[in-house]
Amino acid sequence: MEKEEAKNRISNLRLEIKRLRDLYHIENAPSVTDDVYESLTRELRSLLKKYPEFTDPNSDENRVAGKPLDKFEKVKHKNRMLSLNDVFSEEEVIDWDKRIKKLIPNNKHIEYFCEIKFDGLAISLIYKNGKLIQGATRGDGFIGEDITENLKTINSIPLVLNSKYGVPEYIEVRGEALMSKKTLENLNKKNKKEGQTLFANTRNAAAGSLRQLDPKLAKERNLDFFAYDIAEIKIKDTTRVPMTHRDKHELLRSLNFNVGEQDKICNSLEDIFDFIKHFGKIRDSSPFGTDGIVISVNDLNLQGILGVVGKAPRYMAAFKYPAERATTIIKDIKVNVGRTGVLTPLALFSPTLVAGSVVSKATLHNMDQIARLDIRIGDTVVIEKAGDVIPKVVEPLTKMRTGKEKKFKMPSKCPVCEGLIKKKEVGNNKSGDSSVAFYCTNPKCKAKDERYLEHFISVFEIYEMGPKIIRRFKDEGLITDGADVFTLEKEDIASMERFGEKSAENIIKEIDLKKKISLARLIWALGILHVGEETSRDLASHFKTLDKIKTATEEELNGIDNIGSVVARSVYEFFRDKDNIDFINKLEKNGVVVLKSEGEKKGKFSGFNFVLTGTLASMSREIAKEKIINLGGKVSGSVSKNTSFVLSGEDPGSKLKEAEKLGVKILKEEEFLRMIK
DNA sequence: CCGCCTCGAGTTCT
DNA sequence: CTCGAGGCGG
Repeated sequence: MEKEEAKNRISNLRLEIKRLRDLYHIENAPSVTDDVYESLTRELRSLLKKYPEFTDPNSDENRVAGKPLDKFEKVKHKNRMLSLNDVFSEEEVIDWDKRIKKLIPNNKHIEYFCEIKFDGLAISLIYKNGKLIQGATRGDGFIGEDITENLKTINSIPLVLNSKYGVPEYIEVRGEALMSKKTLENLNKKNKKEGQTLFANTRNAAAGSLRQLDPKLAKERNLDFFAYDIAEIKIKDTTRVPMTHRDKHELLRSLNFNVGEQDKICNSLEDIFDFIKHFGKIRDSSPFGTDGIVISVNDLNLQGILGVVGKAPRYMAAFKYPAERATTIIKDIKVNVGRTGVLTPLALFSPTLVAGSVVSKATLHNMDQIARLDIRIGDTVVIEKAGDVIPKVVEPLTKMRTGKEKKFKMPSKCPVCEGLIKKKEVGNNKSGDSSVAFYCTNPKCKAKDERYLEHFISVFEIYEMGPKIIRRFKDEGLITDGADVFTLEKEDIASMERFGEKSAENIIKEIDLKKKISLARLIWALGILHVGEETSRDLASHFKTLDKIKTATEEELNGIDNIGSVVARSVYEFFRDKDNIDFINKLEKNGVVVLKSEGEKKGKFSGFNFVLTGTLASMSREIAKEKIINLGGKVSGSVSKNTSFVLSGEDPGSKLKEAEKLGVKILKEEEFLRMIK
């Protein structure tokens, strides 16, 4: 980035960060807004690192995290305050686990202790003979600030320790001082009324509060404290000396400290992942801000063996939940050509981490969508992942514009074949309506051809042939259309580079197996406009043979359930086209056989509509779907009041919520298995 | 003709 | 998953 550009970007970032902070308490999805805020803050920090000359000591980003105020006394920590190494995914947890297992002798089993990581300020408290004598911030880990008086205003910090088991002579307690989400909301409301600066999140608010020089002010802030560790302890009763991390928690609890309620002893990585997932689901509803899970080796002796590297212990790891939203800059908008020739704009951006994976592009669907959101090339945009999978552009941050952004225009020529691009007509087009889609008018467009071939092969379920392989076969001249697939020979494939005997054989075997196909699938594979999986089934069960469909009149087609004038015409015209008829004949000639129709499916699921969500343990969704259809049921994609059952597996999506809302019966996998038995 | 329900088509990353 | 649009009942 040019220096001048960086300067502008920095000032834009500062303005937008301030705006978002002011918006903080109005938004009803604070954790999501928080992610956007963090994302921008991260960018600002990294720019300032690169261009330190633009650092502004008076700017907001230097307000909270800055150096210790001189006003507080510095204290040297007797026991260094460590920080934790972060892990961002299950894979990284696995790596961490492998690393430490190597250091533990005799393959000794390791027990883990998982707890919630609260998002506040790390604090150290020292009690002598049960009396609080000092409370300090972490500072740099060696030297912190003495904020004892402010900490004393926190109700959940005991000033005097009481325990029926006896009070330690000396104890150093570690924990987190924090502010609840509710308290922050009230504080910001009040600050807004008084025209004061608003806090962006609970951590900043807690930090700000403890830095109040006047303890009375700090007291008004209503902070809380959760203890999570004991750095040092001297206790007479030797049976009370903690042997595990969990023992420490219990001891702290018995001394009347707040200790996180949610924790778990884990004996396997699976246990750990379960805990992470479980808390991930309820995280938003937690009254306190949290930023992950702390995983510890439970046994204190093993902790000692593992030790500390740098400023973090080896025996602990902080799992950080991935941000659900992030910001990025749209570098360009590209156009994709689909099977039907429809052009879809695709936003390209620099690789960005969101919801646990790195994303570099997202569909913008169509021109209307671009206009509605007012997305321009060069815009800073908020992205998220719909259903945790598919990247989606949520909105542009219009305040971040520099004036250099460009509006996107649909090209007038196809980017692949240079064919003429037109706005698509809709329905029978008697009224001259046009759809929002643009499409390439060239019937021989290479892109369309290839998309069609991919569709054809995937409907035939020849799994060995994915888009990459199809493309190579085409480039090498092995196939030109879908029918050619069935005359492929093993030697053709094996002679190509990077293809062995074995994989060639697998492909041929698979093709041979899939030559037999049901009528419904064959029709679907033909790729008739408006005729997908469902309509193909309707056509097949009504006509029984391909010949009858071929010769059906438009009126006849129109009379079928779920088929109206638009689809009827599309089907009718498809079979008037000589190329299409030739293609069907070629398929037959090359050995494609239509399986005898099994007739109307009748079973116990007749008349029931199923919707699937989540992952099933015992079978794939494809198989589950097949089973339902074989029993006479229907499977559709979305939940409505007509839905009979929602079959919900592991990690269900939004469809489960929809089902609950509409009062649709929800099936667990076990119930479903019982039903199909 | 309107509004609901479905279907079709396009899409991302590991 | 999401958006657009076809089918169809009210």
